[in-house]
Parts: sequence; C-alpha cells; structure tokens
Amino acid sequence: MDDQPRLMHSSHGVGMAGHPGLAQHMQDSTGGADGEGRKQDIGDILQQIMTITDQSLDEAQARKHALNCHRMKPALFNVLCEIKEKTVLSIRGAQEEEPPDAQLMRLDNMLLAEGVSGPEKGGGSAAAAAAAAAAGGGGSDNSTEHSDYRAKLSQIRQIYHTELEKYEQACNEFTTHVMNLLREQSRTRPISPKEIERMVNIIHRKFSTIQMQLKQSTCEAVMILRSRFLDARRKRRNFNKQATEFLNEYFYSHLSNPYPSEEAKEELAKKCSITVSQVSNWFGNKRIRYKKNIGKFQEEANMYAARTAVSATNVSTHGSQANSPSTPNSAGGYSSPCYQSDRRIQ
DNA sequence: GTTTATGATTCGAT
DNA sequence: ATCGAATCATAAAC
Repeated sequence: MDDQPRLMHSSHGVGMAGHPGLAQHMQDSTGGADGEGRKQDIGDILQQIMTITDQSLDEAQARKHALNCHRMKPALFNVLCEIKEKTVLSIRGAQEEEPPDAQLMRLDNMLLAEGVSGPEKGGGSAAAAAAAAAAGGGGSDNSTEHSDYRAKLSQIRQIYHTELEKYEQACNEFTTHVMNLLREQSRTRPISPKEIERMVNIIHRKFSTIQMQLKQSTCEAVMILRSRFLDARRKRRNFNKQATEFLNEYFYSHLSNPYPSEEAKEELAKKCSITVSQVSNWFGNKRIRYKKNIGKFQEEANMYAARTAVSATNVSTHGSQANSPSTPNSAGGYSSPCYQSDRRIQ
C-alpha cells in the first residue's frame, strides 16, 4: 500500500508538467511551514502570467525574431515536424489520394456533351445538333425553337462560367491567404511544406465540392431545358404533302408486304426529307390504322393503285422496269386493292 | 369547343 | 432490333 503516495505524487508531477517552476515552488513549500512565503511566490507567478498579455506587439515580434535566429532553431523545427508527422498527420495521410469522384466525372462529361463546359462556340452543342437532325428537314418552322434553345443554353453556359470563375478566384485568393499565413506561422510553429501542401489540397477539395454543387445545378438546368425542348420536338408537325404521297405510294404498291427494307426506308427518308425512324413510325402507324379500318382507306388505296398502274403503263411504254414495284398488288388493273386476311397484315 | 387525323412514344412479344 | 398495339399529344378540320 506504499504505492499510493507515489502514484499521487507522480500524477501531480504530470499535472504540473507545463509549469515546472510552479510545481517546484509548491513542492518546496510543502516542506516548510511558512504559509506567507508560499502566498508570495504564487502571487509573483500570477503577476508574471498576467504581464504576458501586456507585452507589446513589438516585444513579441522581437522575441519571435530572436527565436527564429537561434542556432538550434532549424534542428528543433525539423524534430518537431518529424514528431508531428509521425503522430497526427500520419493518420490523416492514409485517407488521402481518394479516387476521382464518379459523380463529378459524370457531371463533367454531361456538361461537356451539352456544350456547356467545352470550347466556346465552335462546333456548337452536340445535343442541339442531334435535336436538329431529329427534328428533320420537314419543318423549317422549328428554327425559332432551335435558336431559342441555343439562346437559353448559352445563357446557362454564361452563368456557369462566371460562377465557376468566381469560385476559382475565391479559391485562389483563399489558398494564397492561407499559404501566406502558414508560411508566416511556420517560423514559430512546426509546419512543414508538406503540411502546407496538404492544407492547400483540403481547401481545393472544399472548393471543388462547391463547384460540384454548381455543376449539379447547371446540369439540372440543362436537363430541364432539354426536356422542354424535347417536349417541343414532340409537338407534331405533319409531313408535307409530297412526303406523304411518296410514303403512301410505297405503302399501297407494296400492300401485300408493306415492310420496307432498311435500304428502302433510307431511300424514302431521303426522298421525303425525313429520318429513317420517321419512315418506320409512319409505316408502323399506317399498317395498324389500315388494318383497323380498311374501309376508310379504300378510296385512298384505289387512288394510289390507279396512279401506280398509270406510272407502270408509262414505264412499260418506255420499255423500262426501273420504277416497277417488286410486289405489285394490282398490276395493270383498276380493281380496288382488296385486302386479304392471308396477307402479312392480320 | 369537339372531333378527327396523324406523328411520336411506350410496352410487351418475338 | 423490329413489330403490333395502345396511347399520348397536337395539328387540322368541323
């Protein structure tokens, strides 16, 4: 049980480690019975502590300078840095070098694809180009919608770039400020260049999360704009009369098998100034609607059958078969193209 | 304003 | 991937 006093003593020693002088005083004075002298010592020490705050800035600066010029300073600094490196920072070091954020990459890719973050006006937006292609040559009317889209996109683009620049500038300013501060402090505190670099990284990461928010909201804005534009594209425009005639011509002259091949679709698309998928849509709609109500299309069918017959006759008089359909439904006849259930459309 | 026509989209089947 | 079918959404006709 004689361990107890020693333990207590040692614990006191630790507790006073920061003020060895004070501990010394207290220990010394426990031996003597002079309470007055002890009071006096404590008073002195308190006085000293209080006067520290009264030191002028110049005095502190001078002390700092003196400390800096001390011959042991570099060695001491290195040792402190090493200790610091080995303790706190090594723990944090393990979490660094995280892989590039997947979401950030996606946002970047999208912004690039939409022409928001890419080169200025150059090739224009890929989306706009695609949309223009999809809208087809059928309508010269959609040019206003298109320019509207482009105007809105460039507006978004402008806001994005100004904001991005602002953040970048703020980031740089802040980084410089912190670096200067740390460099200054590294004269009196163990701050290694590596640590400053680390701090800069942390700042950059913080700012990049802000930038990511900007990118996120920009992406949202583009998506909204795009969905609106897509909706606008959904606004149906009838094909022009000639295009419809070309399509009907093919349909009724291939009534037994109204399924144009890919090549035929391409040719029709070219002739009608529409896309291949529009041709496919048209045939899909036509087949189902014809099938649903053959009676309604009878007149139309007769008309195109007659026309085909006439053109076939014309062609035959010229001794050429170039324009002849591969599977003429009513070759040479005026008979109404009766639809039969054993044909492809059922 | 209602109805019809028509191009586009979606969904399940093949 | 392409088709039929149902459906949507809008243009055009009434």
